[in-house]
Amino acid sequence: MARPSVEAERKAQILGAACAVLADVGFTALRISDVAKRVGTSTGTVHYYFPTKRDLTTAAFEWNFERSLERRQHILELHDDPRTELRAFVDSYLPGDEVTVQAWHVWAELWVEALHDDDLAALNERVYGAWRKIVCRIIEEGQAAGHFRAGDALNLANGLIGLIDGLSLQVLLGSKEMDVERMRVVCDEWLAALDVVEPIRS
Amino acid sequence: MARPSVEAERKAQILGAACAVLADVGFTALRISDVAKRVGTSTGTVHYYFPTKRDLTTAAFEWNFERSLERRQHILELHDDPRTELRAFVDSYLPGDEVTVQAWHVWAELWVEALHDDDLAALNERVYGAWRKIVCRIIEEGQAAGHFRAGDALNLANGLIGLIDGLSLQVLLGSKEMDVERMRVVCDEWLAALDVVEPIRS
DNA sequence: GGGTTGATTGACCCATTGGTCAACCTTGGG
DNA sequence: CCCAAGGTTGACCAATGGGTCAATCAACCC
Repeated sequence: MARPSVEAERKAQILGAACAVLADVGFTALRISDVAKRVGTSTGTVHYYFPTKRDLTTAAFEWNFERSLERRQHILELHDDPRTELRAFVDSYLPGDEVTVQAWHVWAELWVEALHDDDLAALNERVYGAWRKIVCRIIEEGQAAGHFRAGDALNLANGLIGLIDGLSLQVLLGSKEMDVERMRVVCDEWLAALDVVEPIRS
Repeated sequence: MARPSVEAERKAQILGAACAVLADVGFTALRISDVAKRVGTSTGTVHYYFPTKRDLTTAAFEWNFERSLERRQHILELHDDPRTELRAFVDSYLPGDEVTVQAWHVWAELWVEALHDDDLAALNERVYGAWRKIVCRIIEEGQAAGHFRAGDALNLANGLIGLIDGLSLQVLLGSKEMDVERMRVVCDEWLAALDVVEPIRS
């Protein structure tokens, strides 16, 4: 080892740039040279760490997921009561601030690419499964504590996640009839319907 | 006029082929030559009717919408009671048969392209608005008839549509945890929750 | 300070593909 | 039967952009 490796750091820079470009112009229009320019390096360097465009984008999709989960870790570590936890978790996914919007754009690109690529579909299944599992766990805890009404927790989780995905898409598309505030209301109504009609105690 | 125009017919053939290719390989990988080959003609002919690739894909997205609505016209013309009508309408959107799956694929491509193209975003707003309006109208009729519980009909419609979109995506992606049958169950639960708790009469 | 190796560069190659175009075909009218 | 005009063809052009590579640099060790 001649010097300390800069590999991890450089890779992170490149992946961050790749996500930004993906969100800006989409998978179709992503150019290796754009990513390089954004990092302030050359296309050669990008290819040095990610031999092909597919290697780069696949790694970027994975990186987007890891960062996305990382940003929400603090919510999960609070160990609030399930109602608060679920609400905070859902809230963190509303495409309001720029970071969240960018992450959503990258997710959308992943979905559509995954429709025609088995490897990406497998990646989606894995990372989407993680998100589904977290929501499912919170719902189960809420049911056990008597806060949430009964029902198949997996179905409930899938419903909530589906709702969020679908609404986010329209928000991202700039629909006049579906903006972040409307989305918040619809999600809140869904969450309210999850609460037991009669609180069990006090 | 030397002969009767074949324009409408040929355009429809080309647009049908374009939708098939879009669904098969996606917007990114759509080639004019693939569309031409599927129709059994030359790239020159495709360009004769649709000067640029963008003209072709935009028209294909619109065509997909029109066909999609057309296929459901019979449901709307039955004038069933709102509960039955809404259920039939939702059911017709489950990505089960091949035709519906292809249409969903094209929708997904539209969404992601529209994220980076204002014209396509406007197209989406228009056609998505039509779909939203239909669902909203059915819900309002159901509320007026006392079948559905009270609540902002537009929000309810947006919630249902968002749910369907989000779930469909995961079904299309071949998720093991979300197939058509599970999707049907989740949608049915949503619809059941829309019914009034105590039927108003008999 | 020389050697080793990781890291970087950007010019270049070449496959791909959207779009053009001039020639040609086909149908129907006069 | 010939002409006009819509319709069709596919070779070709030009641009684009992924990936290669030989040269170079920079950090660290001996």
